[in-house]
Amino acid sequence: MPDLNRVFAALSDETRRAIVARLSLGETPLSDLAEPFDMSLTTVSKHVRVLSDAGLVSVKKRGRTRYCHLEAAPMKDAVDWLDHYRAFWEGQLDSLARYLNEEERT
Amino acid sequence: MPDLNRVFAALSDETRRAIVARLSLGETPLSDLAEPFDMSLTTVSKHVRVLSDAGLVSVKKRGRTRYCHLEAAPMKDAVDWLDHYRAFWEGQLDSLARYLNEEERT
DNA sequence: TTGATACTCAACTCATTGGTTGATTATTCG
DNA sequence: CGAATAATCAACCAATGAGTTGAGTATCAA
Repeated sequence: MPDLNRVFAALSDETRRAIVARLSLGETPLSDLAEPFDMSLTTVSKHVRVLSDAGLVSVKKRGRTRYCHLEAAPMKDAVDWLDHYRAFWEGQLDSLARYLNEEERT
Repeated sequence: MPDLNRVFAALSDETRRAIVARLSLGETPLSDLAEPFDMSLTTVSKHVRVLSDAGLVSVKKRGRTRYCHLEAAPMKDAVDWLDHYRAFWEGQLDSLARYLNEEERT
């Protein structure tokens, strides 16, 4: 249950979403990941830890380098949750509900 | 600033996801929303504000009652973002990428 | 008008988050 | 060996988040 919390929280930061996007291009050393950002390696390392705590990233050490991998599976859980409301944002159910509510009120 | 940050952050809390679920059943007064939770009305009101700042909930006052509505549209943006990684969690691309990376290394 | 209901606002905790720096540990390279 | 590279750890800071209480406002109902 708090898994979803961590996944959504992990994705609620621009930097972390950029990291995910970058990792979708393939395995990346932490230092390469950090390079485009205007922040310290330590900070990027913390962001990666947040992602890895959420299960979105895995890290393997080879030599002195930590290689980061995207593990997108937990995103499926997020989409599964969101999909319950798909009908609402697609515009049918909410207008129906509103119609019913209006009727009820009059 | 970016809406996605607020949407993901809003959904990263169990209480707020429960509020969204409840609102999918229809318009609900704030006090009814608060009732099932073991927390003060003020706190629930704050959660609703977080949701409404993210565009996920709208509130209309009629008399002394605030009626809350689900506005799921912003969830579409979240799903659209997540969908970029669908291929990864569906298991094709990541294994391909791993294979290519392994090849490259040898 | 008086009192209950449905809230909001302000002020305050306490924990977490995003960021820093400085020191330390591994590892590779010359 | 010694120096550079990759990364972590520890300590700290400022801002935010989730929660509280107490007081105030608006509305309805008797």
